[in-house]
Amino acid sequence: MWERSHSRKGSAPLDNPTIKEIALRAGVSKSTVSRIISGKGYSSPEARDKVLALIEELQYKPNAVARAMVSQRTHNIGVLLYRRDHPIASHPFYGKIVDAILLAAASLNYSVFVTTDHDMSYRSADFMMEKRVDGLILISRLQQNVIDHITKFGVPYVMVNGSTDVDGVIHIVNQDEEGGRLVAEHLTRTGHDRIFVIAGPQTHRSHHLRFKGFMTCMALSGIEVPEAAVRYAETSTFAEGYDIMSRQWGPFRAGRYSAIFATNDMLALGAMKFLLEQSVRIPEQISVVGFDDIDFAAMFAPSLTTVKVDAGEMGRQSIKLLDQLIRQEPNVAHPSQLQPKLIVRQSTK
Amino acid sequence: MWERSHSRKGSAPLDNPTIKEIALRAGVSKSTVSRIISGKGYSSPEARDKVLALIEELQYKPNAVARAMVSQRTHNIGVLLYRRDHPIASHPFYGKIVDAILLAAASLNYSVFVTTDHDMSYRSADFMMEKRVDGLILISRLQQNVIDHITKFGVPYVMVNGSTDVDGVIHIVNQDEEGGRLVAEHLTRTGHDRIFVIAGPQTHRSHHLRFKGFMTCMALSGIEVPEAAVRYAETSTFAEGYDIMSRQWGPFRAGRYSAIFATNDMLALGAMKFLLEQSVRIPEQISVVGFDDIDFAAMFAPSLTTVKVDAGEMGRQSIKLLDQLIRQEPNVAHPSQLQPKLIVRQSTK
DNA sequence: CTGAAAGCGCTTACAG
DNA sequence: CTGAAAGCGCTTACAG
Repeated sequence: MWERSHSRKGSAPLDNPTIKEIALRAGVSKSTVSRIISGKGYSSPEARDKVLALIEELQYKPNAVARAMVSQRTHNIGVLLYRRDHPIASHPFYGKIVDAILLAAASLNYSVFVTTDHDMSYRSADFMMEKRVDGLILISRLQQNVIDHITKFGVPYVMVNGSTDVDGVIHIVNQDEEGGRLVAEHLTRTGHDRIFVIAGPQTHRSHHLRFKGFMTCMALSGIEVPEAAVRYAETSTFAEGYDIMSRQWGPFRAGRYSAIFATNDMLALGAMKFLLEQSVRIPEQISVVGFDDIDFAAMFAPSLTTVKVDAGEMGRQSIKLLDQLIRQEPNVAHPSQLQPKLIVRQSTK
Repeated sequence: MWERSHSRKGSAPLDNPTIKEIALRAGVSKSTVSRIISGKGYSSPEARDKVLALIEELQYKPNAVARAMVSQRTHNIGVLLYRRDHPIASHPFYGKIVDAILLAAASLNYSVFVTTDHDMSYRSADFMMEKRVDGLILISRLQQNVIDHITKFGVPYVMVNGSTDVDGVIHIVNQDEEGGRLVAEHLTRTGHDRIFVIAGPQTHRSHHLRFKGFMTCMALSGIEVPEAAVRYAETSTFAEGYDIMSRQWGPFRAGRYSAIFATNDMLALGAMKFLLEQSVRIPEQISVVGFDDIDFAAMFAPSLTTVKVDAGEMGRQSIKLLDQLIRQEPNVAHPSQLQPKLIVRQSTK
C-alpha cells in the first residue's frame, strides 16, 4: 500500500484499484470478487453487497488488458484503410463506412483501431497483429501481399469494397454492375444518346463493374458509345474529373455530347465544376450522373443525380459478419451484394 | 505441444509462437530471448543469431497485450468525437483532424482507438479507461461531466477545438477571433457594407469567437451590422444554412444585402445553394464567405472564399503534446493558437 | 459458497 | 553473459 501511494507524487489521482484491493477491503478472496463481477459462479449475498459497494466507492474499472491476457480475446478490432499519399479516414465515401463500423462495433462491445497505410506496406497490419486484435476489416484497395500476410497470421477478416474478390474471403460489395445499368436506363429513358463517360481506375472492381454494366446496357439499347466518348481516369478524384473535362472542352463546346456518366461522384463533381465555370447550364445543356451518393452530391449546386451505395449498411454488415467469424459461428453466410438505388436530382433531365 | 495443435482443428494456421517456444527451440531461457528482442542487456552473438533466425522462421510477433501488462503502457490512445445523432468520423472538418492524428500517432508508434458517443454519455470514455489507453484526445463539443470523469481517472488528455477552455488542460485551437477579423477586413476592403451574418451555435467557442472577432472589427470600421442582419443557427449544418437563407429570401431579393458571412463552411455552402437555386449570381450579386476551408469549399461552384483552419496541424500538435504528457516530460508548453489564413476564391469580389 | 493455485506472455531485477 | 523467480491483473478449474 505504501509503495503504491508513493509511486505517484503527493496529491496525484490514485492508481486504479485492482481486484486485489477490493478483495482486501471486502475481506474476501480475489476469486470471489472476480466471480461477483462476472456474475458467474456462486456468491453469498453479503459478499456481493460488500464487493459491489466497494466497486462503486473506489470507482473500480476492470483492466481489459489483463482480461485479454487470460481470455485470449481483446474485444478490439482493426480497420485498415489503404491510401496512396494521404490518409483517407475523412474520405467522403469510406468515411461513411467507418462511421457505421464505429457505431455497430460499439453496440457489440468492440473497440476499434483505425489505421491507414501506404500502398505495398503492411506495417499497419503487422501492428494490428501485435496488438492481438480479434479481427480485421479491410477497406478498399488492399494489396495482395497484405492479404496473404494477414491470412498467414490466421486472424479473421472481412473485406469491404475491395478492389478484387479473394477466394473464400467475405467481401461486402455493392451490385455495381446493376448500378451501371440503372444509369444507362435513366439516361436513355430521358432521351440521351450522346453520352460521354469518365471511367475510374479499371483495376478497381467497383469502377470496372459500373462501367461494364453501363456499357452492356447501352449496347442492348442499341446506342453506341464510341471509344472516343470514353476517358479513363487514373485516380477517382475531383481534380482528375475536372482535368479530364477541361481536356474535352472542345467537343463539348461543339455540342457533341448531351450527358456525362462518371463512375463515382468525385469525378462527376469535378467535371461539373469545370462545365459550370464555362457557363454551361446543367442540366439544360448537359446532364451529369455520378455514383456513390456521397453527402456532397446532394449539396452541390445543382445537386447531382447519382446511384446510392449504402455505405452504412456496408459498415454494419462488416461488423456483424466479422463478429460471427470471431465467435466461430458454424456457417457464416456470405452476404448478398447490396442493392444500388438511383437518386434523381437536379443534374439530369 | 500436442494440446496446442489440437486446440485448433487440423490444418488451421498455427497459434502465434511465444517467447517460450523460441527459447525452447534455441536452447536458451526466456529471459535471454527477451533481452535479445529488446536489445538491452548483454547476449552472446551465438545466442543472438539463433534467436533472431528463429524469430524470422516462426514469424514471431511480440504480444503487445502481455507487454502492456508488465510495462503498464499500452501504446494505445483514444480519440473521442462527440456527436448529437450521428457519428462524425466522416465529418469534413473533424475527419481531417482525425486523419492527421492517425498519421502522427503511427509515427510515434501509437495505435488509436476512434470512438464516438452521444451527448451527455461517457460510455466511450469509460470504455477507453478499461482498455487502459495511455492518453486521450477529445475533439469538439465535449460535456463537462465527461471531462470531470476523465480527469478523475487520471489519464492525460488534450482537447482539440473544444467548445470551452478548461483550466490547466491543453487545448488546441485556432485563432478564431482573428479569423473573424480577417473576414471583416476582406469584406469591407472589397466595398461591402450591407453584410448578413449566419452565426453558428454560440455555445461553441469557435463560432462565438469568429462572430465576435467579425463584429468587433466591423464596429471599428464604423460599419453597422444591425440585429436584423444576424441570424443564429442552432446547428452548424448545410441544411440549417439553406433553411436560414430561405427564410431570408425576402430581404435578399429586395437587395438589402451584398454579402454573407457564415461562421463555418457548411452553413455558408447551404446558404449559397439556396441562393444559386434562386438564380442569384455569386459573387456578382452576393458575395459569400465561410470558415474552416473544408475540402468541399474549393470544389463548390463557385468555390468558396473562406478562412483556413489548419486541421492537419491541429491533429499533429495534439499527438505531439499528448505524447509529452504521457511520457511525463517536465514542462509541456501549452501550444500557441494556430494562425488562420484567408483564402480568397470565386465566391467574393 | 469460498479460497489457493496456476497460468495468460511478457519484462525486470537479482544471483550466479 | 545467462537463468530462475517474481509479478503485471485478471480468470478458471479444483478442492474444500
